[in-house]
Amino acid sequence: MLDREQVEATAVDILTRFGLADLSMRRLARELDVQVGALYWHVKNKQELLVGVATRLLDGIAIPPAPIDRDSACEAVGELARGIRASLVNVPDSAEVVQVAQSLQSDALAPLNRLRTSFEAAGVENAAWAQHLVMNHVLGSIAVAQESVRLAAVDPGVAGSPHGDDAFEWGLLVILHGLFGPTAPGACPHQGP
Amino acid sequence: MLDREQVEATAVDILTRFGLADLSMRRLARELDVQVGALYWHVKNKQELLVGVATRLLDGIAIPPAPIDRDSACEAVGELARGIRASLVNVPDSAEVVQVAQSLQSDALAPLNRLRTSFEAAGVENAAWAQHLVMNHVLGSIAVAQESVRLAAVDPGVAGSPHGDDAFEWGLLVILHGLFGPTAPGACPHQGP
DNA sequence: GCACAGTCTTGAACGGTGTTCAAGTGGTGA
DNA sequence: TCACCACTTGAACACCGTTCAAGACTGTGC
Repeated sequence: MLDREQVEATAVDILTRFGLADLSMRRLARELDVQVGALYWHVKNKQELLVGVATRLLDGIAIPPAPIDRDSACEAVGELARGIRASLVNVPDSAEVVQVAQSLQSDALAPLNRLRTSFEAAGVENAAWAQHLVMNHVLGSIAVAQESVRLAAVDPGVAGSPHGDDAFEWGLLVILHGLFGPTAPGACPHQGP
Repeated sequence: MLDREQVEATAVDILTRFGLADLSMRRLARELDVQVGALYWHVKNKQELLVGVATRLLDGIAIPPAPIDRDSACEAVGELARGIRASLVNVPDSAEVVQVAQSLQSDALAPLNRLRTSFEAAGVENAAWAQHLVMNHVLGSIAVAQESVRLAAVDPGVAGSPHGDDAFEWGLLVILHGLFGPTAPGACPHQGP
């Protein structure tokens, strides 16, 4: 008998092996030896299924201990960001899936909330904004890395960056530096017009 | 007679008024009083059309003068980022469209390249990474802002942020600070494991 | 043992999508 | 007038997400 567990697990499997374009309800049904309609007994629609997929992708992340000061918060944020990235970078189109899930049900993805609470614990004034700032970098850089992989697969002539790992880490440090580094009253950032 | 100019212009119009979900080849053909097949004489496929749409969306941006030092480069980057955002924020799903165009043909979008050359002029060691860092923030925060608008349209009970303008500006300053601010040898950012 | 209720599954359909292509139209130069 | 070229049509192909009446299967109460 079918079961939501199986449906979501198989969806994760298809996504991991073939990417989002191949994750159709029909393909999923075929993989489960079942008719399409059967899926809709266990899942309201495809969007809800993707929320489940995103949740599973982010499931195994080590949640760092609750930070107690600015410094440990900075470390927790970095660790979380690296963990989220590590869980997603090898799954094609995972960034899109997580983005959809995040926008559809922003509270379903635990590690993302932990990111926000870490900022709050550090006394960052705009924790929600900081959460999105970091997540946009994590998801954006994954998308960029995976796109270059796709291009390299089509035309092996162009030498894409190995994993985009360095670009991610560099950007993460820039953001952390901007967030937690010393305030510099005379530095460039002027208020916009 | 039909013409690529018209096709792209009408596509921009549909996107602006109704969003990406309504921008189908059939809908576009209907709007132009033409059969679907006719579109494919002027446009190779939908992806190529979207590149054209993205190019048009980013067409009117004021390109700041070429920076000569670190400080003017920082200002140029900020101005570019604000200009790109301003061109896109009122067009639904424009972030997705630009992301597709960027990944499909990364040299077609002039303002994005100018972002990179500004970093190069400033002596930033990883100009391409910096370009993506800023673009991920610009596009990401637009997507977040538009998603909250969509939610507010469905359920007016939740009070979304007015425009997401503040969140964008705040994040931009954080990034610029991280990029151009004074290096702080003792600050948090540790190298990852 | 039997009928009923609930839990699934089927099979088919609906209206949509991007894309292709032989055939047809219309105008222009020879 | 005829051939050529630029362009358009109309129909089809193979997909997509979603719905739903009709069956199948399972367990419960009588």
